[in-house]
Amino acid sequence: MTVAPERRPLVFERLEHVTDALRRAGHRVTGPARRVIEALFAADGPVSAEQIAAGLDGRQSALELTSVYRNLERLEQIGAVSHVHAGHGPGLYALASTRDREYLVCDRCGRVTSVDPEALDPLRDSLRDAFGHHARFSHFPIHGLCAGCARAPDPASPRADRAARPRRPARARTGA
Amino acid sequence: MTVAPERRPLVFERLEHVTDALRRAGHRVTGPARRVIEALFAADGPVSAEQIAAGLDGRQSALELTSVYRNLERLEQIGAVSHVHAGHGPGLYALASTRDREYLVCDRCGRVTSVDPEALDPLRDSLRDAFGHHARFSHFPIHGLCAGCARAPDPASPRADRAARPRRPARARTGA
DNA sequence: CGCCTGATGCAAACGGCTCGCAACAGGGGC
DNA sequence: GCCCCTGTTGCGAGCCGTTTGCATCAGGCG
Repeated sequence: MTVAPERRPLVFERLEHVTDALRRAGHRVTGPARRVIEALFAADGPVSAEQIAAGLDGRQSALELTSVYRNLERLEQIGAVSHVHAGHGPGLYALASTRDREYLVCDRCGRVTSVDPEALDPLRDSLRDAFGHHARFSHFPIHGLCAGCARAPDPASPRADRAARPRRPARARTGA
Repeated sequence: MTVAPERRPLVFERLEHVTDALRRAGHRVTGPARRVIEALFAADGPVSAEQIAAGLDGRQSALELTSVYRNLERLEQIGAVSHVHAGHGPGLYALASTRDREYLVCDRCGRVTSVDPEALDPLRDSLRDAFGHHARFSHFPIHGLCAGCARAPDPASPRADRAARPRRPARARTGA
């Protein structure tokens, strides 16, 4: 199941744009900071802090987990990064795009489908009209069952919880 | 801000129905098990395992937290209980109703609004049509901003994360 | 009413994340 | 180009919510 790499208009298209923004915000561009940014550019979808710290499975050099979190937080503050909580697992981080993708998570198989936020606007509008609630599915996604799992009969364990907590966090798949 | 107690048609309307179901499923009805069930009947909304273990702020006798979790899991297995993850805090447990309430969470002020699942059916339908995804907002709610917070200007810290992690978990408020 | 087996209590571990603190190193100022 | 100030790092410890291991205890069937 290969997945088309998801390339949306990013807030910062190149590494130097991010480092410039960091400096403009009064931050320093250190080795670890740069490596976190590199990892995010190298990743083919949202990744966990641990994956970044581990150097994306050896593709990059390893870093301190603490430092990764601190850098991700800084990058998030300047709007270069955003993260999503896909179920119980760790938060997944990605370079921020001009309008962040939103996500559908299958509680059975753990699949994460990324969708164009515009596609959810009608839905958002009706929620706002009905409840005054301004919904955002980029940080906490929409859970439920994907088409395949909804079709399948009940599995042995109906506890969706477990399935949604894969050992290695699921990589987001580009969707509709 | 007092809240109308939320009483929906429960899967098991009385304590004995739950204990019967437990026995039918081959479980024993022990002291702690009974006290967890009592606490759920006594609670006026979804509560955390810790609140149950603490005896609902003294209204009940205290229990081992581990035991509370184990009982909640069993009760969930037999369909007597369900839980919701309202943001980063602990899971909140309640007696299962014939059709579980669904939730809207404000990422700024932490407010949890419970809504009638039927009110979200149109939304669910359009999601199913567009993505084949069968959405469920009873376990992982809809996040975003409540009417009040959406109206208010950006606060000092735009990090919604923090606000949504109140020290004491927010009690669900009965909504629309 | 006794025995078997499932439930409990307690302690320890776990995953995800945060914090404290001394040592280190960007990069503005000279 | 160098120095010093201050933000950042590395490492350890800690936190919160939850799970697990294990010896002991007690429901409830026979």
